[in-house]
Amino acid sequence: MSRAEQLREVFADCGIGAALEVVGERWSFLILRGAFNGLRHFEEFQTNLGIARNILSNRLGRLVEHGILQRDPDPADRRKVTYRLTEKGRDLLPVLLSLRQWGERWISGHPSNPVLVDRYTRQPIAPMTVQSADGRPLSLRDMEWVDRDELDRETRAA
Amino acid sequence: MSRAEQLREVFADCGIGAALEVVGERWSFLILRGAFNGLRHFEEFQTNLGIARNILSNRLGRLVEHGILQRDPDPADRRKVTYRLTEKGRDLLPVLLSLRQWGERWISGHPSNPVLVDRYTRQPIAPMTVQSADGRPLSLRDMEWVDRDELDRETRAA
DNA sequence: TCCTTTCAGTTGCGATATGCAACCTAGTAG
DNA sequence: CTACTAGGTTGCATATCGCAACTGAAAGGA
Repeated sequence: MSRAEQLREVFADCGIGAALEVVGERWSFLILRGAFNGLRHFEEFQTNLGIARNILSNRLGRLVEHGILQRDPDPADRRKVTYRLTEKGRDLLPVLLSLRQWGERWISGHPSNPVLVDRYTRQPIAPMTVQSADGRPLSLRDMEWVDRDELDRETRAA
Repeated sequence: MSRAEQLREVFADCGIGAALEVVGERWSFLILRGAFNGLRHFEEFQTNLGIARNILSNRLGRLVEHGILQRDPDPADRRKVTYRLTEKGRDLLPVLLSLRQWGERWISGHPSNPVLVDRYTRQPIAPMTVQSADGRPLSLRDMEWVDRDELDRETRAA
């Protein structure tokens, strides 16, 4: 197996690697953040993020290719194009929020604006945490990495 | 406030941008994944990830600079250097897991190996979800972005 | 002691990716 | 008909990346 093939294997077999192939480029997360916050048009992304136009064009194209955004021409004004999140894109919210909360806690040091709240109670959402199958919060001390086949064997043994 | 003004406000200050400055480069997440899985030494990272040595050197240095990894010479073998996660680094686990679960669901299509389990129940951890302050799972329909000052005003009014 | 191997990098160089400004085309507004 | 807008594309300079080769200090073995 060539080195390039090995490398591809690393990316392919790990969910993180697979995800990063699609959303791991420099501006992708910021574009997605924009989309979650209501940006829809090319010029909106460009002026709000300050990203170069060719890069923005490329990134939007990639995100559309990968089914994270969908691209629709505006029937009312045929110059305009609307980019909106698909379900696959919306499902990245936990990633964005985890990253945001970490940045708030460890880098910027204060909560960002705007705040994401429960629409009905008006309470800000909870911090993202790792939980057990039955919903208890877990810290790293409570967890362990186990080989999948090993775990299968344990399960069958029990 | 106009829509354009709202949007500008949205991006003035956000934890995601801050976080990406530190961990947004190409290999950073995969190096952290390795660290969470027990990789500790330069050669381990290099052979396991297939990353170029100069890039690895640069990324490790950056992560150490930002206090995400700590670098300790091994007293028993003075050639060796140990890299381990700090608390700041360990606190990135929700980000890594969200990303991994998304990649498993939408890209690779199957769970990655190894699996992170509750040490005592041997159950795999739950999917990362966005929850309300009192622990109910929330979907995007149940949430709303609110300006912080606006929310303060609401709260005082109530 | 001398020779070999290991570990953690660094260096040189070509290939990619990124950023900037200018330009382009279709469509809209007056 | 002219001006302007939305959404790009093109050319070119710079920055980052990936690979292979090299370095230097520290074991390990005969």
